[in-house]
Amino acid sequence: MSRVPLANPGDAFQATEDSDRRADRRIQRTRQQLREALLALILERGYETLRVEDITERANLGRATFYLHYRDKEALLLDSIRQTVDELLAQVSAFAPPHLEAGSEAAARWLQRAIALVFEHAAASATLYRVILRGEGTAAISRRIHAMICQAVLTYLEAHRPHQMPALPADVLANYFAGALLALLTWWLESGMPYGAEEMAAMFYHLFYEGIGHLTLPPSPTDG
Amino acid sequence: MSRVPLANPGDAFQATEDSDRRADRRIQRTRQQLREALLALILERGYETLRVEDITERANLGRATFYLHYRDKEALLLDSIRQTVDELLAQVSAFAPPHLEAGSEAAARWLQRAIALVFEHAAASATLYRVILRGEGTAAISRRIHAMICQAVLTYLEAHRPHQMPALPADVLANYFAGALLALLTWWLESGMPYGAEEMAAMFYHLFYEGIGHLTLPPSPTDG
DNA sequence: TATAATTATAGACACTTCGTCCATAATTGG
DNA sequence: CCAATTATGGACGAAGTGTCTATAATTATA
Repeated sequence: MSRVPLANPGDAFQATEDSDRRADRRIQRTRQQLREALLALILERGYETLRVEDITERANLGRATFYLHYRDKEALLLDSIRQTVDELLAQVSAFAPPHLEAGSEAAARWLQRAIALVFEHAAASATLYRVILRGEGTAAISRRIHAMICQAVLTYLEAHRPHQMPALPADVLANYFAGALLALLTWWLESGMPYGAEEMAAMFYHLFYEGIGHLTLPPSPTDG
Repeated sequence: MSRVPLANPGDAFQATEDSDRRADRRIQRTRQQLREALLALILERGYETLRVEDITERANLGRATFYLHYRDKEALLLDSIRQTVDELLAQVSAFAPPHLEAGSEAAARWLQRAIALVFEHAAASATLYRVILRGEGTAAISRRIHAMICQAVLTYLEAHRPHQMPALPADVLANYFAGALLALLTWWLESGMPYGAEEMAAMFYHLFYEGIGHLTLPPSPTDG
């Protein structure tokens, strides 16, 4: 009996240290085939009714092989997600500015660019994003993504706006932001990305910063 | 063999015509016990790992009895949801104004009141709302709720703003609105409703109409 | 290339949950 | 009180899960 370490022993979204040290090509091939099969099947038939055998069949693998790598299909899904999320986090946090004046033009431009990064990354990994945002798999997954965005907003607020928030709790703002962003992202992917990532970021940014008040008031010719 | 009609034969959220004709008290008692048991257990242990026997056990019923009323636990959940959703829809649509001037003050006040209604209704059925908004059960459920809100927004827009929307597709606006609203609703319920329903509606309405631009720009003393 | 180690595989296994069926008991509306 | 309906516990096969074993195939490396 050889010992193949399971991919997700503990919690989700934990970086696995041995992910680079896996020398054997069979392992990498097998796991990637499983991941691809899972994502494809989820988009085709949904997550819930998928059997382990469906996945291994699509991946051209024996069913027993599955359990050499993952405890169950949820572990496989979490592994797939972790990969992509780690990627995005690295990309965005590498984009963090050393110091920006609170509420400055530069900060605003940076924020809009950061949002565009999210849309761009989603486009690049559209399949996985659709799976996540559809809420397939454990309900906890999309909740965790939402929480991550909230946390990012709260951190941003603390860094860029130290003091009073007039009659608007930070939690409310963070959840509003995260909910709206994820909803736009979801719609965008599900409807075939009919606009560019930059466009989407601009629309979201505009809605978030300006609202729609001046759009609905009829005697307001100040907007194009 | 007696024939007890299943509660959700077809799609979800369909009004069951026989719901009033059910004379037998045993049926009403049984179904309500099942619904209550399900919701309580979901909040305690989550939906996915729940067995039918767990539900009937909590409801003090035999397992076979369950299948006299519902096909599976999803049908039971959908039935619970349908009840509450029907209630809300009736409440909100009864609140629809016969005619309002587009972009008028009256229309704005009506909209804010309609949003408050949603928060109030969520508070009254907090348990069920938490279950729905957590995304427990089929992923399709929360997606459908989101879609319902989007549709309502689109209908509202069509009625109240017939022509051009400058550089902002209606779909984008509707999804932004629905996502943000559901996120706020979720946070509000999960954190123990720390503000009043009217307050929440006001905050949401303000964010949606005014955005936060004037909150973050430092040299802007025009807001309190 | 040869070899030892590792991984993939098929099949069998016990186990759990599901949904159905039956005979019988209990409750209901009339 | 009675006929009709519903609830119950038990048994059943079907389906899926996760584990295990013996064997085959592949890999890394000497």
